[in-house]
Amino acid sequence: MPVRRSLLAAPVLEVAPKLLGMVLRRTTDEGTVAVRLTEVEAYDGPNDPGSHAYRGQTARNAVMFGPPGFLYVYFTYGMHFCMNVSAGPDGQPSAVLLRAGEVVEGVELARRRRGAPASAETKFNQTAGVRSAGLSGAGVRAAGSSGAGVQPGPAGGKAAARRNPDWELARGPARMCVALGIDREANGVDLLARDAEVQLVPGPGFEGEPSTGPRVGLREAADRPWRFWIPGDPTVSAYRPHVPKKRA
DNA sequence: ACCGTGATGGTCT
DNA sequence: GACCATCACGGTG
Repeated sequence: MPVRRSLLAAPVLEVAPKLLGMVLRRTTDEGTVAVRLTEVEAYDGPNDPGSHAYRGQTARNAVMFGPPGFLYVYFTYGMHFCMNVSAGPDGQPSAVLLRAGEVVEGVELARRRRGAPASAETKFNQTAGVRSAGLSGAGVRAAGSSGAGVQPGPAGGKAAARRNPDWELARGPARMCVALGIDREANGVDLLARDAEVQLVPGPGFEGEPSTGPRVGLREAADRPWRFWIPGDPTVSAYRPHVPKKRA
């Protein structure tokens, strides 16, 4: 059962901490992966220079301007996706960035999707001059699923698993998207629909009070403590201030 | 463990 | 043409 929409219609600073301990679940023909949310950030539209919606509605950020409970997925740094849950009443463009979580279902599928990033296999193929036609992602997937189900974890075995432990599968917004298989196609999905491919469900919650602090990597409004996380949870990502890029 | 940096393309000015 | 709600790697300690 998805959560009630009225729960997400509140002001985003109230909604964000309530998402901690809830579960985001995605089911496809590949299987199901579910993540218990451990770290989120609030983005408050017109009141928030750090929000994509601060300067008004565009094609990209349109989902934030709609009703609560929909998925806003955006593409950034030329290679990563991040996802938000729209919050607040219809017409108020606020959203909660989902920054990290603990994989609580479908760990094997999540491992396969996350693969073994640029480890021995990739390097070998590059140095050997093997033309890869999409081997970077698909090849890893195939390698993981081709066996008789005996081989666990990312391609590369124990060494790769050590560098890529399960608690890092969804530690960080782009990693969590990979673990769940979220990309631009999921933009605009209703997370509260009964038959939705991606669903937000209540989950186990957590004990105690959320920690708060400044949001990660923002240039604008870098001081607002609108990041919320479950204290002590190893899946919470590291804080990182904004770094200006070198100029040519 | 921590820090610096390259990769890579969509979006907005 | 600048900026990016990031990640993984390699170098250093």
